Amino acid sequence: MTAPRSTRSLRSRRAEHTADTRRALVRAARTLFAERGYAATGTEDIVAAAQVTRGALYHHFKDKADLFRAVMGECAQDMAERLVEQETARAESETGDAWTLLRHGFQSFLDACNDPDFQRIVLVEGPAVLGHSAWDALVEQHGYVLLAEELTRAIDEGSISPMPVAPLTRMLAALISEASLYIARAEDHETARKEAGEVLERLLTGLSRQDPSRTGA
Amino acid sequence: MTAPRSTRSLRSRRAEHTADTRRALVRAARTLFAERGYAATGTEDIVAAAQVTRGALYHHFKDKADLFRAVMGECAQDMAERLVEQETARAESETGDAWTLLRHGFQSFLDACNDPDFQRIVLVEGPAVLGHSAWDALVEQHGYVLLAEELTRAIDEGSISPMPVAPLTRMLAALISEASLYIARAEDHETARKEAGEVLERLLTGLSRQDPSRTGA
DNA sequence: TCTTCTAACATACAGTCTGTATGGAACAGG
DNA sequence: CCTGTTCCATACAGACTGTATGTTAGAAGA
Repeated sequence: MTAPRSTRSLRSRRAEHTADTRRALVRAARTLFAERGYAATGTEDIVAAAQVTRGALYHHFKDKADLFRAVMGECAQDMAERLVEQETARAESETGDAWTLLRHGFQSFLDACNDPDFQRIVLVEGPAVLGHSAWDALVEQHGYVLLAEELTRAIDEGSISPMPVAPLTRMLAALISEASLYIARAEDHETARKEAGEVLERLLTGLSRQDPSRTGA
Repeated sequence: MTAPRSTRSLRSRRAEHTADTRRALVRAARTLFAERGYAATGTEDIVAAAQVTRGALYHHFKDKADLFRAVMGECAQDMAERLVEQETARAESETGDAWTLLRHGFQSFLDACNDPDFQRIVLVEGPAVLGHSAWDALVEQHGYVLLAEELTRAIDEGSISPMPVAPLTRMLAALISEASLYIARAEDHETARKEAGEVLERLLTGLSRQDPSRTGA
């Protein structure tokens, strides 16, 4: 993996170049997959955008689906980093009980999902292209772990009632994903965001242990 | 549409035959799409299973995606009919307050979604193959209307708190869809069903107006 | 430095698939 | 009986994917 031992700079030059072409392929594919979809994007389009030839593509990736897997992994990674970043920022700045923090966390999770690349590649094309097992493995790795441990902690802290974390994780992720798609596809994003947030808020109160009834407007 | 006017029986014979081939195509495509997926199913495979040639396929359908649309429409139709059937049966047999009926309705909705054809074709492949606008149109037509009016009625009756029905419909549908996928993909379907049902139950209590706290176990 | 070997591509090719165009057969209508 | 249309089969053209082959540049050893 990180095994370049001898002739540091020279090898680095070469390795850097190959890494560049690989990145160029992933970047080009990501753009095209996001705007045209997987099936409608030819490998020729991708390599043209990356300014290489198809030979480079099939040297770095097993096949087209393998390239897609790399692209989706990158999208999921970006999303995960964004979420972690948001969460740490919120944990520092905001004050309040655990339950409120959790609710706010879900709301900003919803905002983070409002990303065209993520929606199209991860949520829409991903399951169909990779199949559920490969898709689930990727999402498990990048996204579910964060959400799952967050939920486990919330249960341990008593913010939400004890319940099976595995289905809860999937179902909440699906809930927020669908909400983000609803917002993105709506004509009026503003009101759609507000309405979806309201529904999300209501549904989340069902998880609450102490059931804080109506908290705010 | 229903315009056969003259020479009833003869025309009927011919029309019946053409309708047969069309049905054969849809049935074959449905089976193959469900088990292999859209991209992995060639038109040759479909017409072979239907015992016709590709000419018949492209006579009845504009292209492969058009055939898929018909298949998905049939799946959605079946699901809708099953739901209506279940609901009427439940409305007659079961007794209880509106809130309990609604909750039981969602649970049997969850069971109804446990169908391989429906899951693969409508939930997984549909969005990627048809695109969100065409997919949404189909689901709107067959499924959302039922759920939406059910929810509207529940709000009017006071079973659940007032909230925007459009996002609520989508989000609940996504919730239950994901739950059904989770159950289907689990090794132990029994416990997965129980756990998902429990989580669903909890989330739904957030919608309740009078907030019946802990109702059951 | 010279040789050699291999990674990193480019190019050419074969197979497959989709959609269309053409042809024909059966049936309805005048 | 004749004509037109529906319904479908066959043949063909284009596109696309994956692979096999060729080529070059850099790394490694002597």
